[in-house]
Amino acid sequence: MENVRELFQVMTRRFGLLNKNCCSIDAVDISLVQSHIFYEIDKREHPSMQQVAEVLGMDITTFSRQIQNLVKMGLVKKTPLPEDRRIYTLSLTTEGKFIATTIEREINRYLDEIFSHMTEFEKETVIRSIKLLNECMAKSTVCCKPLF
Amino acid sequence: MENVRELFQVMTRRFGLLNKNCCSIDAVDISLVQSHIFYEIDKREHPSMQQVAEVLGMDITTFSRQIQNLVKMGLVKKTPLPEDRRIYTLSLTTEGKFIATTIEREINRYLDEIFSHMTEFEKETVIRSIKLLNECMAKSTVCCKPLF
DNA sequence: CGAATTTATTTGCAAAATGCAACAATATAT
DNA sequence: ATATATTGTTGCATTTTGCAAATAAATTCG
Repeated sequence: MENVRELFQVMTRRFGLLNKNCCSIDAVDISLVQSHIFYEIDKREHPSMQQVAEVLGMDITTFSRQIQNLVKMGLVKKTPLPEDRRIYTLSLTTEGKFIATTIEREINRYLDEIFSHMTEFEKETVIRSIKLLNECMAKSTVCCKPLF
Repeated sequence: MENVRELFQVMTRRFGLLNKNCCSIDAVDISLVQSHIFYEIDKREHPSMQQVAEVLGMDITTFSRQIQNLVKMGLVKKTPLPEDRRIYTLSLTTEGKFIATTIEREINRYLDEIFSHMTEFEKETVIRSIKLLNECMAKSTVCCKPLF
C-alpha cells in the first residue's frame, strides 16, 4: 500500500504553493492567510469574527489584527450586528470582492491545467474522492476539530 | 460540477490542522514548519539545505535559521560535505528521528481513523486519486514549481 | 596560476505574524 | 442588580519572515 501520509503531505504542500502564488493581484499583495480569510468571508453570509477565526484555526487575537489590516486596506468591512452589538459581521468591499474573484479565477485556471492531464473519468473520480475524504474528515472525532 | 477549489481548500486546511495538532510530542514542541522540515530530512538521504528549502517552498534564509534552531534543540545534525564544503548535509539525530517517528505514527493513526469511515474500495480509490493528482500536479507547468 | 564569477549558506535588519494575559463592552442568568 | 459569560481588542514579548549584503568555498577563464 502507498505511503498515505506522504501523498497527503505532497498534495497539500503543492496546493499551498499554488494558493500562495495566486495571491499577488495587480498592485495589491495578499498574504496566504489573508487569501484564506477572503475566501471564507466571501463564501459565508456575513460571518462573525469568531466564526471565521475558528474555521481557519487561527487565534482570535491574530485574526482580529489581520482584519484590522484588511479594513485599513479597504478590502473588508466590519459591521456591528444590531441584535448583539458585541458581534461584528464581516463582508468584502467591492475591491475586496474583486480581489477574491481574481484569486478564485487564477486558482481555477491552475486547477484546470492540472486536470487537463487526466481523462474526464479520472477527473471525476478524483473530485469525488476528495469530496468523500472531506466528508469522512468531518465525521472524524480524533482530528481537525469540527470546522463545519 | 462540484466547486473544486472549495474541496481542495477544505481538505488542505483540515490536513494542515491535523498536522499541526500532531506536533506536540512529550515536552518537545514542534511547529508546523518544523514538522515539515523533519519529514523531508527523514525521507531523503542527507539532503542539502537548499534542497529541503526548495521542496518546502521556503526562503533559504528563513530555512537556515529554522535549521539553526533545530540544531540547537539537538534534533538535527548539519554535516559539511567533504567534496564540496559549501554544502551542508542534513540528518536527524536519534532524538530527532524519534520525534519524526512519533509524529508519523500520530498522523497515521488519524488517517486510519478517517479511512475507517470508508469501505476498503473507497479507500483505495481515494488513495489512488490523490496519487494521480500528485502526478498531474508534478506535470503541470503553470504552478507549484517542479518540487520533485 | 590567479582574478572574476558562481554557488551555498549565513547575518543584519526591519517588518509582519503569533499568542498569552489582561481589558472593555455587551449580553445573559440568578 | 449583581454576577457570569461572550465577543472582540490591546499590550507585550517572541517568533517568523524575507530582502540585501556578507562570507566562504568552488569553478571558470584569461
